[in-house]
Amino acid sequence: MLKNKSMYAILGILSLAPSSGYDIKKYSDKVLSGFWNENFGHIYPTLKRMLEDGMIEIVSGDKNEKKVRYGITEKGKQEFDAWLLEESQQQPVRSEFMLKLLFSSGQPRENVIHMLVNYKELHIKNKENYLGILKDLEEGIQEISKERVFFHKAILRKGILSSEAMIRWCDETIEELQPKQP
Amino acid sequence: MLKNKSMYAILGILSLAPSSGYDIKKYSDKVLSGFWNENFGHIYPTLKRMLEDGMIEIVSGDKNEKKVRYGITEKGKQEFDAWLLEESQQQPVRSEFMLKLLFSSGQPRENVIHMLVNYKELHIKNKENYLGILKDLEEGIQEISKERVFFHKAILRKGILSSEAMIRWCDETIEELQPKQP
DNA sequence: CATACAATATATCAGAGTGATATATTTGTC
DNA sequence: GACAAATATATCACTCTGATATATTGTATG
Repeated sequence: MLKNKSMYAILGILSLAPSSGYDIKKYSDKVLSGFWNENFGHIYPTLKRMLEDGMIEIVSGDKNEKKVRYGITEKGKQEFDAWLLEESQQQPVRSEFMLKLLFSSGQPRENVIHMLVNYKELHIKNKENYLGILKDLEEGIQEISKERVFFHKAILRKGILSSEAMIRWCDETIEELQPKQP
Repeated sequence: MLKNKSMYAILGILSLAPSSGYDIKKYSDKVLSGFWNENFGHIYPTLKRMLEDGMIEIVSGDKNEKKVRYGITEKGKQEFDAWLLEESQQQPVRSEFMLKLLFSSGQPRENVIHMLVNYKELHIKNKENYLGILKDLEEGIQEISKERVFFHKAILRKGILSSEAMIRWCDETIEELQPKQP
């Protein structure tokens, strides 16, 4: 059996509500973004294979509904639950920014500072984004079950703490690079 | 031109010292680990292509040296420096742990707590690892130029701050999940 | 009402990256 | 001298990414 991680993301999303490939992409961009990403080039072939394997089935809500929506099957639910209990594997990391920084000892200081300022701004935006979603969650704008709100909030809190750590690190590092004003 | 990021990592490593494919892997596991990863399945084909493109050349330190070592060429240096000035692209993220957590609302609490305890331990180990390398750097055990030490330390500091944030988040989240003792 | 533009929806492909595996040599060490 | 561990190179199936093509539906604006 192939260990296609996209399959589990898709099963998770379909366990909430039957969706089209496009819906899956939207959910992944909106809710999972920050710790997971999916793209069409992977979603559609995976859906096709999952259908063949009996993990999902085509459901039609309305009679005259045209778009294809997929729902999770009993087999799919079992597969998903088994995965939830597995030990998570560490995903490989690749930060182009960090790689550049390590090899920047020959660069002019202002270039390096510029890099760090950009990076800081990125994390400020990320943090604001997380705070916005958190606010929506707390005001109950999203239609989401109460049990799930706790986990949503936990994930957002992780993003916020992480962004704050990065902003602090940027400040520290920029400070050290700045020529001292006497 | 293909945008193979491994090429830049390899160029960076070769700009420090001529190395074999195996040396590149070792350096990447030891120094870059935490923000970058390389594997043989990518290193060897990339080296082959870089040789064809004139980015690197075969150098022989000793006369009777058997293993093939590659050095960076002038063209390779130019390519590398141009890359350093480019805006860094964001790499896609995939955290299986976070994905599981989001969909864990139906799981028993103790399972979720167990997941978080494991995750916390992972980050404690990461932090200790970074602190160890930092100590070595400060004691000057590593043979590394003074200009480069600053960047090495900055990267380690980032890892440490990041780990600390994750440890704090695990503690917070476990605390909230723990049944209150009156 | 037309027309233009954005959002919805599905699909494919080249190429980047991963992880596992095979294999052979050299170097230490008991 | 035997055996294990480290060094070294290579290949392959599979996963994942990013770009692109294409057609339809919804909606806003003159």
